[in-house]
Formats: sequence, C-alpha cells, structure tokens
Amino acid sequence: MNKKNQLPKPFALPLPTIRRYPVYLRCINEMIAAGETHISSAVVAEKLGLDDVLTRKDLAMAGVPGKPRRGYPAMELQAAITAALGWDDSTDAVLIGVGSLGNALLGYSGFKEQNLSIAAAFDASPKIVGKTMHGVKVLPMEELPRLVKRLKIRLGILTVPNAAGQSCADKLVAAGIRGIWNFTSVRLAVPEGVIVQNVDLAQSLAVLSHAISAKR
Amino acid sequence: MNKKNQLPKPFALPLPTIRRYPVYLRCINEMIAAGETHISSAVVAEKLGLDDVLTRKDLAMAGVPGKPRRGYPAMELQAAITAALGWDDSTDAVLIGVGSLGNALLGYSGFKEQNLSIAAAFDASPKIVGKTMHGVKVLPMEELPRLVKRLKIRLGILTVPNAAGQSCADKLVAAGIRGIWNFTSVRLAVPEGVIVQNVDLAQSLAVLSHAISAKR
DNA sequence: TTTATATCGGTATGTCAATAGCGATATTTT
DNA sequence: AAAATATCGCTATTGACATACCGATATAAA
Repeated sequence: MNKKNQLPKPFALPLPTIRRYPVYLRCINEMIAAGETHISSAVVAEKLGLDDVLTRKDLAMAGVPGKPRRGYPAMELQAAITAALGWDDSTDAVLIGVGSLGNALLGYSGFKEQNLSIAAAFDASPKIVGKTMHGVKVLPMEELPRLVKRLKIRLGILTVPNAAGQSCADKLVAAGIRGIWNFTSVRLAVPEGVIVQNVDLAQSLAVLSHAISAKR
Repeated sequence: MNKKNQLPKPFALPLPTIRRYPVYLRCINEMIAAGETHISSAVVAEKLGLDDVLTRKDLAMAGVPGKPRRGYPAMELQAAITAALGWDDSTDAVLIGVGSLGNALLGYSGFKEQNLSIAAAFDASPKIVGKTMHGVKVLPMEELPRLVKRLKIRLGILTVPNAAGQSCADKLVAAGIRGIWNFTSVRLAVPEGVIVQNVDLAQSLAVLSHAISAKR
C-alpha cells in the first residue's frame, strides 16, 4: 500500500543508502586498485564492518545485476554508484564566507574524489575581497548572481557566521542555486525545490558529549 | 543481536532528540536574552520551523515540568538541556592532526558555547610540532598518553589523513580516551565503551549531490 | 555429468521515531 | 465564581528502515 506513487521519482533510493554509498565507493575503489574484477557484497560488508544483508541490499539498489558465486562486476558497480551520487560529472560550487572554516574547505583537496571543485569564493568583508586563497579569488557578494548564472552553478557552500546565514542563503537562492551545503547552525528557510544539507558541528558534538557525560 | 543490552540507563534519550537539543538550546538562549521567563513549545516550534508536537515531546524529555498556558520555566529548561548534553561542565579535548581542517577547528571559537576547549594538539610531522596554532601548542605524538592521563581527558578530535586514522584512533584509545570525534572517512574500529561520532563530509555531500543531479 | 556451495534477489518481520489525536489542567477573562 | 482557552502530556497510528529468512542460480568441485 506504500507503492502507489511510483511516478515522480524514477528511483527512490533510501536516504541512509545514499549516505552509505561514499563508504562503499571507497572500498570498491580500493578493491579495483587491488586487481579485483568482481565485488562480493559479503566481502565488502566484512571489510567495512557492516551487516552483510544490508550491504547486499544497498549494492543491489545500484541497479547492476550481480552474479551468484562471483559478485557484482566491479567497474560497472563503481560507475553505477558514482552516477547515483552525481559524482560522474564535474560539479562546480561557490563558497560564501571565507572565515577559518571556509578557508579550510577551500584548501581541502579531498573533494577531487567527488568531482567537486569550488569555482569561486565570496565574502562580505572588504578586507578579504580581492585576496586569493588556495588558488581561488575572493569576490564581493555583489558579483554572486552574475557568476552563478554565467557558470550555471547549482551548489552553494555556506560558511558564514550564524547571523548572516539566512540572508546569504536568500542570496544564493535568488541567484538560482539548487542546493546549499550549510555549515552554519541556522536552520535555513528555503523555497521548495532547494535542498539544504546541514553540517552542524554542535549537533554532532551533542551526541558525543551526551554519551560521554552520561556514562560515568 | 548487539542491541539486547538495555543497561541501567536512567533515561534513554532518543538519539534524534539529542541531536535536536543544541538547536532548541540556541533558541531558548535567545528567548531568555529577550527577557522571556517561560518557554512555550509551540513558540519554539514556530521559530524553528519544526512540528509542534515533536518539539513538545523533546522538551518534555528534559524532565522539567511545564505549566499549561505558560510553558516551561526558561532557566530550568535551559539548565536541564545543557546538563543532558553534558555541556554544563567544561570539557577538555585533544586534537590529533593539525592539517587544514585541524587548524580550522583550533581556530573555531564556536565551541565555547558547548564549554569545550581544546587543551592540546598533536601531530606526527616534526615540521609542525613545537609551533603554536591559535594559542595551542602542537606536541609530538609521544606525549599523548601522558597528557591525556594527567588532564583526565575523555574526548579526542581526529583530523588526520585517512591513512593514519585507525592507528591514531588506537593511540587515543590506549591513552584512555572515551569518545572520538572522527573527521576522517575511515570507519574506526574501537573497543566497546568507546564512542565514535563521525563527521564525514563525503557522506553529507552525497545526499546533496544525489538530489541535485537526480532532479534534472 | 552430477553434486555442492557461495552469492544474489525477493519477502516477511521487528523496531524506532515521527505524526496525529485527545484528555487534563492551570491561567485568564467575564 | 464560572467559563473560555492555551498548553502540557499521554496513547495510538503510521511509516521508514534494519534485520531475518528463504528461494533461485551460476560456478566450482567431484
């Protein structure tokens, strides 16, 4: 009775599965590098310390048929998961707020794996505008709409102070951004169709400190 | 089969509730600063854009009795949530790996709100050891066990490259750490009783890029 | 060729959290 | 003092995901 709406979404990948895909992908890449041509869900689960049934289900959802006693074809599975994550095509992003965190993200080299590159950085402070950080020039906020439209950028990385979070998000939305990677602690209000993914360090720390303090 | 241990936990706060507590707490702090003496769950829900029933349930779990038509007593609720998060006592932490991300966390001032202070930083590279970053001196890894034991530190922040993740985690555990805030992409294997909280940027980005690319 | 086995793929069950509805109660108003 | 109302707090329902089970099948071994 929950299968009545098959129309709008071609595939409804469970969110937890999507979250696990990068983990699988790294493991698969390693196995391919080690010369494997087939990926067995049981082996992956063993390596990652996950439940084997869960892993099998996740891998099966990539849509690549596997073969009994062999596993999934390595290259095809890799390609399918990469495509599902949208990491097959190069993605350009803009970064708003070149503080300590924004600066760190600009210098983070790990995004190459996800085919993500930060095309431009913006900041409201005249002290920072004009400087070049990690090879990316910092532009004034006024140029945001033009650049986003010209480069057809769909992803915005928000690393401004909390007080400026919502207003900057509004500017990103107005410029035509489709998704916001929100590193502020503010719960952003955005129109439908714009996706916000929060990376709230306070939330993450909360689980940890609660557990630690509760255990004594 | 690993979930059968319902230890003598006085209260089992749902994990999602704990994650939302920092958000509530910020809102409550603002309301107190604005002069409110009582906190209504409906008002909080409205401000945060959450379901009002959910909010009421979360706030009720703090254990502070509320009064109809008034709400929860502001100061008591604030204290209860802060205590539930373990943010009432000051927490010292050590940081391992002073790369770009580690450096950014050292310079991040937002942890004061959580009463978290980074007591010391460690790095394996002799180039960095001895320097002072954001007022914290970088020590060699050899000194980790002694310092952790001397200061009775329970929390470790792991910001090393993936390749060094597990070995550094082992050192933290051996030193007596109780919780690890893991910023690497490695799924750490730790003995029972040690809590790991992962902040995997790739996982977070996965949800976003999947949604953006799937929507066209 | 026949048998054994590892692995995939689907179905069923259980658990946890979000949502919805309703009664209880204290404050305010008349 | 009585009525109206806003808010708390409990219980039931729904839904999503993880877990468990079982059959199907291709490869490998005998």
